[in-house]
Formats: sequence, structure tokens, C-alpha cells
Amino acid sequence: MVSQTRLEYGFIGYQVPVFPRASRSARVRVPNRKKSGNNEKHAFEILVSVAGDFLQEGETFVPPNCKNDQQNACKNLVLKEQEDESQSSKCNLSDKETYNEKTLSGYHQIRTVNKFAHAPDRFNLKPYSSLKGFDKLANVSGRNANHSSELGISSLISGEFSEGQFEDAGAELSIIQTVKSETLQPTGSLDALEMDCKPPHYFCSGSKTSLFKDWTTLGPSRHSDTIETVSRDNNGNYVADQRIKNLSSSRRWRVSPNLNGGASFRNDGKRRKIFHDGRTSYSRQRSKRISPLKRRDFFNQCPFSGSDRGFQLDDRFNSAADKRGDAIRVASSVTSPHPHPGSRDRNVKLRIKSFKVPELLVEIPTTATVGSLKRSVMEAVTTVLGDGLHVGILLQGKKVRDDSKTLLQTGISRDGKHCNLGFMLEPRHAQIKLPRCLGEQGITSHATSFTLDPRTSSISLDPPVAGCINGAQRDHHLVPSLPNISASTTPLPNSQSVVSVPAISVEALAVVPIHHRAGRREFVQRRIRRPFSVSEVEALVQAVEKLGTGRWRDVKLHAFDNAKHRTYVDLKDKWKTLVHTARISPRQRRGEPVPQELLDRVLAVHAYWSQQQAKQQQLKPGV
DNA sequence: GTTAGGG
DNA sequence: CCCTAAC
Repeated sequence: MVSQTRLEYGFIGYQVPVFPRASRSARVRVPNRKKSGNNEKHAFEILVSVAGDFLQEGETFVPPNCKNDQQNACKNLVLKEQEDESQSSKCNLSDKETYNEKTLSGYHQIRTVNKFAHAPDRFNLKPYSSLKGFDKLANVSGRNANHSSELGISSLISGEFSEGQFEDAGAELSIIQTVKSETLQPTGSLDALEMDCKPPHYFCSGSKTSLFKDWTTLGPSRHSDTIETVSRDNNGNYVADQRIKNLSSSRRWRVSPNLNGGASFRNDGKRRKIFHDGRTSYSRQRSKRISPLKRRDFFNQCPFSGSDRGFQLDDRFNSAADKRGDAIRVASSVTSPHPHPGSRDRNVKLRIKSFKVPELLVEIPTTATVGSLKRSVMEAVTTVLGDGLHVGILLQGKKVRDDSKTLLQTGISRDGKHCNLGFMLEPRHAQIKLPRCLGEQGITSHATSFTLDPRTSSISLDPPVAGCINGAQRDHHLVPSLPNISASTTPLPNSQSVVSVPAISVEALAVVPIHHRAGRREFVQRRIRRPFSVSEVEALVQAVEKLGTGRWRDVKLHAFDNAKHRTYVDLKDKWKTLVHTARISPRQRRGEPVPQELLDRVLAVHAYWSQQQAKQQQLKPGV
């Protein structure tokens, strides 16, 4: 048998925190007083939207210990996963310290004031927090965690080597994102979502590669039910609609129509050039969909409280899920709500600990850069979560299809009675024609896989078998057929569609979800937000003092030549904002305070050079 | 490729 | 930070 070094990361079953700011869980307050309506659908679509937004906010994957070449880095990852696996039996999820010591030895941990500790820093999702709605986000990586709250995503990563020695060496991977805590300002709407904070979930290592064959939601936990109805007093513990700002509006995901069209990604922080079709309407479409919510405030208001329960994959659940063949799994149970007198019992609270998103397969050449791996994974994740999901509900194992039924009618709100309630993330676009793998993968394969073939430098995609997914009938989004990527150049074992990508453009490696917009679009990650430091501002001001405005390339060369991530456009923009900042009252300023002295210089310099420009303009006509 | 300005 | 017209 020929030994190959095909690295395949299967991101199988992400554990997605429902809400970034959630500390213990995300709670949805679903009024059931309406006799008819789409309460469930509405509430849980909101949940999904929010969950999706979380990942869409431009995080980037940061695989640690990948400073060597890609192959070694990946190998190390796999090896470490195995080490973890060997210790996983000792894992005591109920005890954070024990867990960390025994399971995460060798990995540093992120500790925050709320005592949140997350899984090893194998893969981190770093928010780039450049979006308006995420001004307060801060990157956290490794020990640099110094913020008051974090949220985590756990997911699986599998490393496979064809030699077999690493077969099934699945393990967890952690994705983190950090947000700043702010004070919760409760409002009084009962129709609002209620969101708590949830801790990151842990996957005990040792999870097998194919634990999640299906779209899965609501990760099962051995320590707490994924979902439970909670009926208790809401003393201002929920967030009103108007406090949830729409984050989507500030998000921009460029979309490109195909893979071969020439995406060119760069690692230096410069913008990636994307294809011909520059439409960016996706986020706005989404923002319409979720328009009632103002997510930013919502996120920010959610104080982080650090319950630290662990999370572990539940094999029983997953195997059961596999047997069922449904598109999406929910492992959750509903605890009986505690009846409350008065009007409270008209509401049922559902605590959704987390959602899982479908499998992602990222296969990437060993010669690819870490950056391209990050982007590939990121784009796969964001795309999957972007718009391709909606929520399904399982009650007692049966799918609740009638959106018009009230919870009461459905039986979700029965006081004192236990019921099993599950939520599923389902592909929104279910009517995808599959080129060829339908028969082979059957209905159990609903995952969207993104594969980059190292040998061919091709991108292959595991087409989701979305057509078989239950409950997707109600979604009548027009779903174009699969993108023209079925011309496989290298048939892969598992019938993946392959699209060829020029071998050179490793940086251009991108993943496109099949099921989402039929792969016609590609999400392009926004550059990470990197606020200017005071010293940078100082340098900028100094350079502009010397060179004047309007010579941004020179400014770049003079003062920021070694700052790869600062383009002259950035400097120009920064100057623009600096001028603005200098003009507004200090109270209105945000971010790291710029010394007034600098701002004064900004105004002076700006005035001076404006005057100079005016003079030039006056001289010109005479020339 | 740069600049300027709106988003 | 993104986008793009204009140069």
C-alpha cells in the first residue's frame, strides 16, 4: 500500500455556541399565548441566525504550533490528539481543574476573569472584530486572554493518514472567541429572546472521526441537558428585541461565482481579490431576515458568568442519530418547566446549550500555507452557518412540521411533564441535485464537506445530500443546481466532487459549500480588524505632518513600511477617522483613547494641509 | 497602482 | 475596513 500524506481535517460537528455571550446557555423565550403563529419557527430561526452570525463575524482559524511546515504541523496536531485521547478516560468534565490538568496537559489554557477555560488552542476562532456591531470584540489567542468573557466553540478535528497509524485519530478542537462584557440592560419585552451565557463546551478527546455524520444540533452533554425548558422568574433577564442590533448589516461577505475564477488570497493582510462578481448582497439579505434583532446590543449586554461545565460527545446519541438518517440531530431533552403562578406559566423557556453545524471536510495540500488552511476552514464554517440552515424541531423524536401550532398544542409547554425536545439545524437549501454521490452516501451524509486535495491542488466538495433531508420542504428558496464542479480530476474515495485549482494558487484555495447558494457564492473573509495603536497614530501623525495629506503611499513607505498589514488606504482611512475623532467630543470617542495632544496635532496638520491644497487648487487654473 | 470619498 | 470611481 502506498503511503500517502494526505491530510484531511474533518471538522465534524461543530459545537456552536448559540450566542457568543452566552454563559450557561441560550434561552429562547417563546410566547405560547398566541393561538396560531410561527412562534417556534420564529424564535428558533432567530436562534439559528444568531448562531450563524457568531461564526460569521469573520473569525479566523489559528492552528497553533503550526509554525513548521504544514505537514509537520498537521502531524503534530494529530499526534497531540492521540495523546489527548489516551487520557480522555480520566477526563472529569465536572471539574474544570481536573479536566484541564489531565486532559489538556501540554496545552496552555486561556483563563479569563470569569474563569473560563477552553480547550487546547489547536484551532481558535479569532474574531476580527472589525465590524461595527463587534466593536467590543477582542482577539484572544493563547495566553493573551485578558478579557472578561469568552465563548467557545468546540468541534472535532480528525487527522487521517493513509498509513493508518493515525486513522480515526479524532479529537476535539476548540474555537474561541472573546467578547467584552458589558452590563446587561434588561428590557421588558416578553417576546424577546432570552439569552444567557454559556460556557464553552469541551469535547473530551477520543472522539472518533465520524462521530457526526449528520447535521447535528444541540450538543449532548453528560452534565446537563442540552435543552431544557426553564420556567422561572425573568427578572429582567431577557433582552428585548430592540436591544438586539442587527449585526448583519455591518458584515460584508463578498461572494464569488466560482472557484476557478481567480480568487487570489494573500497572507499579508491585504485584501483578497475576488472574481468578477462582487455582489455583496448576502449579508444584507440576511440582515433583512433578522431585522427585528439588534444583535450587537444583545451580545454586549450578556454578561458573562462562568459556569464551567464540560461537554462531551455522546456516542449513544450520535450512533442513534446515524441510524435514523435524519439530516440533523438534536440531542436534547426538555426538563419539565417549573410551574409558576400567574402569567408566567404561559411561557416556556427553552435552553439550548448549543447547536452543532454539519460536518466540514477540509482537505488541503501539505504545501498550503497555514493561512490558507485557516481561510479554508473559516470560509467553510462561515458559509455553512451563513444562510444554509434553518431550525427544525423534534418532539419525542418526531418532527414538528406544523409551524402554525402553538407550543401548547404541540405539547412543548406541558407543565410538569417531561418531554424530549430537540432542535435541528437543517440545510436551508434542500433541493440540491447531486451529481453522483447520492447513491453512495445515502441519506446519512448531509454534511457539507470541503476538501482540498493535496495531490491535485484541487478543491473537492462533499455534496450534501440535502435533497433527502426531512423537513426542508417548506423552504422554497430557489436553489440552483450544484456549481459546475463535478468534473472531478481526481476521484476521491468518498465520491467527492472536485474542482481543479491551479496548483500555484495555494493561497487561493477556497472552499465553497455546495449546498449553500449552490456554491455560486463564496464568502470572502474581511480583513481582521486591527485598531491603530497610539504609537501607530503617533507615527501616522508625524508622517502626515511631514508629507502632508494626499500622499498616502509615501506615508506608508515612510512610516509604515514594515507594517505589512497597513496599506496606504488604511492610513488614509485612519487619518480620516483621526480627523473625525479629533473633532468630536471625547465622550463620543471609542476605542483606545488617543492622547489629546495627538489629536490636536491632527487638527493642526489637517488644517495646514487643507490650506495648502486649497492654494494649489487656486494656482492650478493659472498654470 | 494611487487617490479620494462614500459606505 | 470595504468598495470603487477617477486618475
